[in-house]
Amino acid sequence: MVHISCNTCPTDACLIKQYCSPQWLNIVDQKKYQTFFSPNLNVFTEISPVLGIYFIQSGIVKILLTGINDKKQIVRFAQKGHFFGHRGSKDEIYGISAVSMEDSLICFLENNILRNMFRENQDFAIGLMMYYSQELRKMENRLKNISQMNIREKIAEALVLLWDTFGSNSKKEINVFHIRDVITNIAGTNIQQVSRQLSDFEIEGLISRGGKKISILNIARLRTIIQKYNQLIILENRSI
Amino acid sequence: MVHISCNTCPTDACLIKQYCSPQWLNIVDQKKYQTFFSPNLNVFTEISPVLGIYFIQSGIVKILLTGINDKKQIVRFAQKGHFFGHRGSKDEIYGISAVSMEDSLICFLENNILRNMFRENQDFAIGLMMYYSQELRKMENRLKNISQMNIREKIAEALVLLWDTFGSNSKKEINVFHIRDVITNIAGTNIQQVSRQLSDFEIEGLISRGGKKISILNIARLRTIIQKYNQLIILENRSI
DNA sequence: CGTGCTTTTGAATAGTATCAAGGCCGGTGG
DNA sequence: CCACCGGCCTTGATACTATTCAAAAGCACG
Repeated sequence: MVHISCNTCPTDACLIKQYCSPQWLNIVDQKKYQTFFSPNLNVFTEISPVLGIYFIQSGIVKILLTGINDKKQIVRFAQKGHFFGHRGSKDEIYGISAVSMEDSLICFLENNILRNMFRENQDFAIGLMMYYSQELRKMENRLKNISQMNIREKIAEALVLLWDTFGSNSKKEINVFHIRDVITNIAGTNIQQVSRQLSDFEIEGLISRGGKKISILNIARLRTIIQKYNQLIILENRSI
Repeated sequence: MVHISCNTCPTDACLIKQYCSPQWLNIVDQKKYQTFFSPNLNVFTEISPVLGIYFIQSGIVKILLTGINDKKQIVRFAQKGHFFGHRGSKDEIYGISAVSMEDSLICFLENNILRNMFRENQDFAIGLMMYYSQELRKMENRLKNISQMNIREKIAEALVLLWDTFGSNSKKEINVFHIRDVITNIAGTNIQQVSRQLSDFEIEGLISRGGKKISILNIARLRTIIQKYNQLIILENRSI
């Protein structure tokens, strides 16, 4: 059984580490379930207790919803320090699931412990609130994008998202299993369109395809394709 | 200048009323900005302080993002007791705006007051966290729907959403200004398609069109059109 | 009863999905 | 070592769906 203690855990982005008292870190250590997932395992059906929150020590997890005819929609990737799976006080969810994309160490806490944590570590509750509020904002923007982009742009956005999630400085190749299916489920289209569009992007010199792998050659130009959809409005900082 | 005190405010759904101490209700009363909006006014550019949170005493507000060529995407409606406009600690937003749909009384609180409220009213922070987490879940589902539904289904969903937001028991007519544009911006299509689809729905006896107004004749059958996209999975309530 | 705006409808066009065939690649076993 | 097999990938042809353009009809207001 794996167990990385919160005290020695190197995942500084974790809100629990950031905002909870040392005593509470110890409590979390005792109460959390920590499970290792090799790639392509369903997180939600793997850890037994279901009423609580999941957070990631290391690795990457895709959060997806299943629609008609088993068609998947990937809504986001969660990684180091991110939270997912919290479903409020009700026992209901919309067919959501979480699947590991690489070797991942996932922590889980039950709701009743979480509730006490909130009370005694207010900054943690605030931090988590901010986290959800920011995720909500991102999701709203993504809703707009999925609704307004054409296929070319949706696939460009999928590639950028994959690059930002799985890319590394050292190599251009994106190391994701069945990457065309993943792109399909991010962009909300079918695999043939993905294939066609990748072909176009290769001709344009933005990517290259070696066997089943995809390498990003020009991330900057991919970003410009979708730039106009993601322009931030920077507000002046006025007080009162 | 309108001012409804939190103590006498009848909006019980408001998390502030629900979870904050009597002392804090008084502080909020003094510090909140409360503004009346007649229909079709932009809330975000009307209240002067911009770093904080908005919540609704009465009325309905549409939350929308503006895309290319000024194309709008309505992401949700906020009403009595709902929160919106919170943008975390950064001064950045993605072109989001809020527009009143009917006579609305909107309250606003600055971030620094909010922060202190969180610390001294933990249940409020927790409640707001739950609120955002649930909104996030809804938005993820809507992302899937927008991505996978065809036009007919998207427009049915828009009608159901409008009915649930603006409908009343007493009359079948949905009283929304420029309702075809609103449907267009919810469903993410164009007004001609909306017109065609409304025409079909009228032939099928689901709605009727009197002048520019739309009445819902058979909300149940409209719901069945989109039912398969919104099926809840009810989980067994297991402990540990 | 115009005038200007919104709505509806038709027709043409563009965009996307589906179907089907062939190609490529890695693995396996003769 | 090579032939074959199965799974994935690519591409073309076709069907379908959605968007755009344009014109006519309807409605509200003076």
